[in-house]
Amino acid sequence: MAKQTDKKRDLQERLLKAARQIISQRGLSGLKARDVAEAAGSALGGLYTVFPDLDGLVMAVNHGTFEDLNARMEQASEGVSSPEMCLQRLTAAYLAFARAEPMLWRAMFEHRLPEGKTFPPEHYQSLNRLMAHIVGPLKALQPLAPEDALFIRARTLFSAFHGVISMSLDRWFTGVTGENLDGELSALLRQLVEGMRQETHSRT
Amino acid sequence: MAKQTDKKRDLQERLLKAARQIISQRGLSGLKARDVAEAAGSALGGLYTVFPDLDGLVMAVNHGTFEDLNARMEQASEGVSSPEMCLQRLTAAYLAFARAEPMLWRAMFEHRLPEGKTFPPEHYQSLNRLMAHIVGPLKALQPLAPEDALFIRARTLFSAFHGVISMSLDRWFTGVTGENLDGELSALLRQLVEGMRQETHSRT
DNA sequence: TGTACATCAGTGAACGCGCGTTCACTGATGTAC
DNA sequence: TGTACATCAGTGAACGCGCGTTCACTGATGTAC
Repeated sequence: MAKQTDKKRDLQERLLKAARQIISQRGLSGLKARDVAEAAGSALGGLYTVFPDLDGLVMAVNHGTFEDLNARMEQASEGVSSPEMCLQRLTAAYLAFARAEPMLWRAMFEHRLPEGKTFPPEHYQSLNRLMAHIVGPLKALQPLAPEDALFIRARTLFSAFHGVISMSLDRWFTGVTGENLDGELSALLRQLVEGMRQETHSRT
Repeated sequence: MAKQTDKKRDLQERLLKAARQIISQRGLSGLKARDVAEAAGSALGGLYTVFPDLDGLVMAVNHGTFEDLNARMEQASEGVSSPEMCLQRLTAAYLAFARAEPMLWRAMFEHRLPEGKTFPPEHYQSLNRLMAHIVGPLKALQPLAPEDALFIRARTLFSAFHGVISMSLDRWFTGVTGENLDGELSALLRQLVEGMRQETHSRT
C-alpha cells in the first residue's frame, strides 16, 4: 500500500518538475501533455492518473512558483526596519525573481482558468501572504489610514509595480531597456513614499 | 478597375468591422476565421485575399482600437492647464476606455506576434502619440528633468497605471472591487505628483 | 515460504475536435475589336 | 452597341496538423491461504 502511494507521489513529483522545466524554457503555451509525460519518463495517460487534467498540473506548477516568490519576498524584507527601504527591497526582490524566472513568473499571470472554475484556496492564501509583506511598511508610512484601505492599497501598489516590470520585460516600448528598469522602479517608489509622507504630515 | 478596388476595400471594411465586433464580445481568443468571414458576409477564403492571415486582421483591429484610445486621450487632456489635473484626466479617460471596451482593450495587450515578426511602424507611431500626452504634464511637474528621462518616465507611469487597471479588471484580487479602482488610481497619482513636486523643490 | 488470484497503477494507440490555410474552380467585371 | 475572350476577386470543400483526453489492456504489486 505504502509502496503504491510512494510511486504515485514520485510520478506526481516527476511530472511537476518536468512541467516546471518546460514552462521555464518554452513558456506556458509551450507546455504539451506529451512533452511533460516524456520528460517525466511516464506514458501520456499517466499524467491523468495524478492530475485531473493539464490545467491541474499548470496550477500545481504556478502554486509552487508562488511559494518560491513568497520565500524571496520574505527573505528580502526581514530585518529591514525602514518602511521605505523595506518596500525598495521588496520591489528589487520581485524584479530579480521576474528576471531570474521570466517564463515561470509570466505563467502565473497568463494562466486563465476555464469559465466557471475558480482557483483553489491555497492560491488566495499565497496571494494574501504576498500582500501582507507590503501592508506592513505601508502601515508605518500611513499610520492614520484604516486597515482595509491599506489592504486595498497594497494590491494597488503591487499591480502598479507589476505592470511596470511586466511591460518592460515584454519589451512593450522601444527605447526602454532593461537597464532603466531598476532605476525607474526605485524612482517611482521614492516619489510615492514621499507623497505618502506629505499626505500624512499635512493631515496632522 | 475602380469598381474592383472599391469592392476590395468594402470587403476589407466588413471583415474589420466583423472582427472588431467579435473580439469585443468574445475576446481575442474567441476570434475564428470562419466566424469573421460569415459575419462579414464573405466566404472563408475571402479573408485571405484582403489580409495576409488572421494575425494581419487582428493587427488591423488593434491598430483601430489604438487610434480610438488616442482620440479619447487627446480629448481628455485638451484645454487642461494644470499638469496634475491633466494626468488625472488622462488616467480617468484610460480607465473609462478600458471599462467601455474591455475585450478590445485587452486584445491590444494580449496579442503576441509570432516569433520573428515585428509590429508595423504605425503601431509605434500610435504608441508614441499616446505617450506624448503624458510627457507634456510631466515636463511641467519636473522642469529640471532631461527630455529622455521624461520619455522613459512617461512609459513607466503608463505601465504602472495600466497594471493597476489591468489586474483590477481581471479580478486578480478578491476583495478589490471596481468601485475602489477610481479612487485608488486617483490617490496613487496624487501621491506621485506630490512626490515629484517635493523632489523638484528640494533640488532648487 | 510458496502458489493462485485480485487489484490497480500505468500504458500508449486511437479518438475527436478545432481551426488556420490552401487551391482548383466559377462567375462577375473589364478589355478588344 | 454587341460579341468573344481574358482577368481576377471571391468561393468553400478539403487538407493537415496539433493536441487534450480516453480506455481497453497489461504487468507489477498486494492479499489470502
